Amino acid sequence: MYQKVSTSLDFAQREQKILEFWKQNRIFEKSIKIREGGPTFTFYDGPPTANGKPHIGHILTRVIKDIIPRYKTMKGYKVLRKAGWDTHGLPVELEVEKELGINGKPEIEKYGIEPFINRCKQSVWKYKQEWEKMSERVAYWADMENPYVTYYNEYIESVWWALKKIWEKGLLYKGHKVVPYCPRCGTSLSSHEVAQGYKEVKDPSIYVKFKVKGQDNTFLMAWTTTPWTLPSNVALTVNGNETYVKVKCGDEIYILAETLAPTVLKEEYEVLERMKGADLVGMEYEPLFDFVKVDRKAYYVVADDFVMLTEGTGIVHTAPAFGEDDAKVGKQYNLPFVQLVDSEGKFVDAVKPWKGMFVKDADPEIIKHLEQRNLVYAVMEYEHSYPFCWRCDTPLLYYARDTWFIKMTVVKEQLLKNNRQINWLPEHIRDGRFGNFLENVVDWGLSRERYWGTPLPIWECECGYRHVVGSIAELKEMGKDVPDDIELHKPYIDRVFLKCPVCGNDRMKRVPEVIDCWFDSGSMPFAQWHYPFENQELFKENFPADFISEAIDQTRGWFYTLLAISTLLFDQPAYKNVIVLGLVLDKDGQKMSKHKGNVVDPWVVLDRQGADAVRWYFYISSAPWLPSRFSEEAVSEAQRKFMGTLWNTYAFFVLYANIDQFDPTKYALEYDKLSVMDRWILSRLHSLIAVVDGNLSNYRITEAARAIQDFVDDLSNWYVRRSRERFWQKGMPQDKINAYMTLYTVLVELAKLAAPFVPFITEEIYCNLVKSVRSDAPESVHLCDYPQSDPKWIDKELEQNMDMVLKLVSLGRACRNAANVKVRQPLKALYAKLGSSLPESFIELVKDELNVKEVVLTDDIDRFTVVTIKPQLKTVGPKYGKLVPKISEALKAVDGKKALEDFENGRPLVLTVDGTTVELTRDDVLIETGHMEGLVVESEHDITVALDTNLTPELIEEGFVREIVSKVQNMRKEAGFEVTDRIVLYYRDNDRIAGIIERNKGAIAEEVLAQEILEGSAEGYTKEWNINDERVTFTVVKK
RNA sequence: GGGCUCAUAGCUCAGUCGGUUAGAGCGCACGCCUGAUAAGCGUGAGGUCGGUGGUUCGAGUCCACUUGAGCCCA
Repeated sequence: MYQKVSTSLDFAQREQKILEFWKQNRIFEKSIKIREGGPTFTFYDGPPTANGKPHIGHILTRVIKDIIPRYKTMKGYKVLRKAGWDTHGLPVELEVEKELGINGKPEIEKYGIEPFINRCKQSVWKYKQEWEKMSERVAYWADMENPYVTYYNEYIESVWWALKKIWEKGLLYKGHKVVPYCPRCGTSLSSHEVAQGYKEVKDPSIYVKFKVKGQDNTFLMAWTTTPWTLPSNVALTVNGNETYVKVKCGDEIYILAETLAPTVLKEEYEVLERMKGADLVGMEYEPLFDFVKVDRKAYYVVADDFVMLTEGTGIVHTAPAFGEDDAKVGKQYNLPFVQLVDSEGKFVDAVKPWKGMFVKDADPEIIKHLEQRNLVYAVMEYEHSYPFCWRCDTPLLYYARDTWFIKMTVVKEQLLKNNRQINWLPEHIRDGRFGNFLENVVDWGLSRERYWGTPLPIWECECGYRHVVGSIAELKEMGKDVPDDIELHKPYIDRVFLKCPVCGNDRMKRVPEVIDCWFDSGSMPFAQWHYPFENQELFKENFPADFISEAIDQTRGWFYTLLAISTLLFDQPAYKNVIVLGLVLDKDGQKMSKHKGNVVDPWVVLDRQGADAVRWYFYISSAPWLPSRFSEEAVSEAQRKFMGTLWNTYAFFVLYANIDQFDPTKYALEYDKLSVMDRWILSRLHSLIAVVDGNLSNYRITEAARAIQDFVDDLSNWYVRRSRERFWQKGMPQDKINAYMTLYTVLVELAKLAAPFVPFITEEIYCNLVKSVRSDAPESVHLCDYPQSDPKWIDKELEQNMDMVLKLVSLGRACRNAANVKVRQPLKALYAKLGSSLPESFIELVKDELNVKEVVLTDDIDRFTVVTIKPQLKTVGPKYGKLVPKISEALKAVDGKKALEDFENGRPLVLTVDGTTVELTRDDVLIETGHMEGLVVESEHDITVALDTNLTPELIEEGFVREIVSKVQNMRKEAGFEVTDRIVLYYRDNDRIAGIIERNKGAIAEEVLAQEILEGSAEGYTKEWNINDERVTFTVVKK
């Protein structure tokens, strides 16, 4: 029949076999194939970079990504899942530089670009296997055999197509961008690199006096920590909303922010005038230097909100070539662009006194020079953190470089509009972090002065004409001698010269830059299919994505670039639903990092607890967008709690089904024949299916997982526990069939329901329970249809009644605990007040579970309770407002039982509180019952139970019988007998026990499968017991 | 410095529309059960719901401020 099920909790080992099964039978491929013709559900896989090892956070990403497509597949959708690799970019170059032991652009050029990019190409795959192994192990199902790779020609060609489209819309332009720049390495640095190199340093900071034109002895006071940018000054910026003052200080008059004047000015001063920053705008001043002649209006006051009054003077020296804020204001006011520093960080010739000098070294000279001209108010040291090149320790310069931009500012409204169509989980990202980012969108600095990336397909002619190439065909058409197998990378592509369609010159040259690799990954919706050159239908069918998911750090990364590019090209979002994942922290809530040594190796848990356990942990622990604290213990707990329980239940079924050779195909579930327990668990099952399905379809994974876990707990610890005896009945009566069929049905449906969450354990359960008896069933649980909730099976009233049973049982146990009477001792009666009725069949359950002879439902609570009356705040609150606390107080003095009687007879309760007459009806009060003396009473909300603990000789004897049976059963187990073995039982050394056994021989013999029960002893398993203070010796002998 | 998020039992987390006694799991203590057994169940102790102020008859829940933590950006 079924394969024997080991009760061992070594799931990891069993998972290996399932992996093998999937691989050999190509289950993943089949899961897509069988949905051919079904509706399309599109998932985009954000490409990981394969030149770093996967860590535990990536497992979270993978398991969240995996569950939704699995679910949708079982719901009948065709879900293509192309894996991808992000392969371009600076990190790859840096990795190769490290391998080669070289440093910086000049050394790369010396090494040779061609061999260099070849090394890059290899380096990208360094951890590919590691990634594939991890993905496979956690059952991340994606097409890894035909992944998209961002460095392949086809991919790049699609990216070129996109860039050309953007160019044709007039949205691609060349401008300046202020970037952190290392003058020694000759390269700009990414923000990530900059963040690595901050150091606390002391820089000179000076208050500089800018002489106001046409006003004697009047100066605008500005503050700067980079004196070397002063020669490039073109304006001063104030905050238009702040208050500024003109003050007299000695012989001179200064203008600065009012609140900062006391800190800046050392001497006494007199305020001459007060004005808003806005009033200063347009005021002209004399430039500090005359190294350049500007071609536009300059040297006047402008205003912008970035100016803050936390330090300095409220007047900011502005040099558009050397600061992002400066550049922004420069653009806004059309200020001239003065750049007096060359690419090595040295002053250009025009700056005669300091030409050729490294700018930072020139700082003291500049200060001295200005001091001599009496243009410095004060010099100080300023301690701050300043970025240095992480490679060579040179201070970085914020420095404007030629950069190609995409005019994102032009499409801002579309971005916002498209963003509103996206369902963000959690919701706040949409208007919060992401929405804010879009509100402040800036043009996309697209170009990188590097080597390993998609080449920017712009060719320039000496005549000034620029051409953007959008395909390989176009390249071949316009270029001469383009090799047939041209690789779209530096340096090959730079050898291609185009013929200029304007002037006929055939030396059009490509610009040297490559593009931001984020543009690559944002292009994946079409580039993964080599659209529009191939797969036009496929693309249209799979755009936009229904679902994507990545970690929160992708807000400005992939989430943005996908939306940006799809907005530019198609004016719609690239994805409809997105789950934003939180960070995975260590168990103390610390970020995992190499130097802290707290990085969890995914393989430790995958090998020990297994993939299902890790998956379940991530689903159940908390909402995926909250940062989660990961620890091995937490995974073990998830494993024990959920998988252990499910597995035990399944093992229980198989154990008995095998004994009985139970074949579910020979029977049917017939509702009319089922017991209350069966109907209940089936109702619970169908309610559960509705909850899980509803939650998953709304991407509420945690809620769905928690519902499943609760169900499994109910199944094991109530349904199975209560039903155990039904499986031990002789033969195959209807009640046993019902029990088998019910548990079988529940387990099979549960396996399907949980399959997207824990694909291994559910596969194993499914295969053993279904495939072994039905040869025509789908060969894998993952090829099944997702269960559907059938309202026919749902009986809410039944579920409520069972909830009541569970509450009564829990209260009854509490009573027993309080009275210190164990469950094996039968008791006479339990009195219960429910406030509602409970059908007899449910009462039977309570009786049996609590081992009491009768359960008496009674509203006649007088017998064992006191009644207190409290106000129903919902109704009394609005009516009497502030009087409520006093009404509560007054009600304490009311005789509850009498009030109840009055309510019965339709009389309201009338009180006088603070001189006001308060009239309360039955609906205005809550009636609670308190303890009574004599019986053991427990209550919870409006349910009260009282347990009668008085014992009669009959009850005591019955308790002894149960004890004896229990001890003998224990001995059978300890002696290693099979469940079905027959025995002979011997007893000796206790007359009282002997009497009890003699009087109850039949019942005991039946329970413990004894052929005979004899006084005395024999060769066999013998043990002495203390039963309720009676010493007795038993021997069991197998027959 | 700006933006966003979070803060509830020793730990990990629920907490619906503002409503009466704020829940669960783990851990701890005590007990129970035992033909699922290297499991399972129950009970108990454990809470200033980060703090202050406000709105309200009533605030864990709404508002303002504040403290701390995390993330993103500068």
